[in-house]
Amino acid sequence: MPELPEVETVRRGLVPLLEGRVLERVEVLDERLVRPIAPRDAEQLLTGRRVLRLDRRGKYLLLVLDDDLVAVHHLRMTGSFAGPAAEEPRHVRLRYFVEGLAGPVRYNDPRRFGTLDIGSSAEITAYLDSRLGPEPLGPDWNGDALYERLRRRSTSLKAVLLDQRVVAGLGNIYVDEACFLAGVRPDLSADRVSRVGAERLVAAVRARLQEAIDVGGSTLRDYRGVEGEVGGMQERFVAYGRAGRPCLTCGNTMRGARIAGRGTTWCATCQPTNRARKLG
DNA sequence: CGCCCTGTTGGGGA
DNA sequence: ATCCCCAACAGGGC
Repeated sequence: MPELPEVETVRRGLVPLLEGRVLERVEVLDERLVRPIAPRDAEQLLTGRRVLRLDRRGKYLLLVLDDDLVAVHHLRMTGSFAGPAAEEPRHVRLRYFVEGLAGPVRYNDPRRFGTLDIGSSAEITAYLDSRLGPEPLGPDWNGDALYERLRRRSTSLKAVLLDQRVVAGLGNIYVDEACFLAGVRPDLSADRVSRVGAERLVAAVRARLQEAIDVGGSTLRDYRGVEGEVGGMQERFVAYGRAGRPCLTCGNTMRGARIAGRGTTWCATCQPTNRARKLG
């Protein structure tokens, strides 16, 4: 379930478990998890290394290890971590046996879309920089930056916001949420979003991501945090998953359609154009 | 019970 | 540049 706020929630949950500690043993249970390295080689590479710190870049989770080594997890659709105190998940793909902990930290992933890349800090930096644009909550991203990107694209606004090279960390949920908050239709051609619209979108993305981080992310279905906790964001969605239900602002029925290949929800009344939205 | 559809992501091919 | 399909599994509707 990991978009940026969920990955950030996982990162924070892992800090007390991993940061500063030595990986005494690592078990890779899924042959295809670590790419393009053989599972046994990955285990050997990681064993005995100390976790200096946990970082996040977009939706990627970084274990910065000693000896200039970085392990990068991407949770894709269904990856999650379970701490020693959490119940044993049904689809454990990797176990970190960590110095001083009662049990292993387990990586779980039913669909097996998640990935783990291991490399030097220079290799990982190059890998991430080639795929990711600025951090949405960082200083490098603003209305002008987004506007300049949008005006050169003929596809939908939604497709552009989902492009990780434009801004790193947005997924299907928060794009719909931000478009609703900004009052801009997600199916609008990107090059028709105004400068003001771009400004509003940046503010909406920031507000929505920060709110989700503050309440511990959204936990869809039976996903839980590292210690089994439930995030509070799922009950705060104003657009995502609300197709066919009344708009929380105006009461009209929310539209649902397939945009950029993804299920998309918006309110035709509150998101009519890229112009300022009337407040209710 | 089976079949069909959907899905929080990203990569590759057309 | 853009779009479609795929990876592999769970859950819901019929």
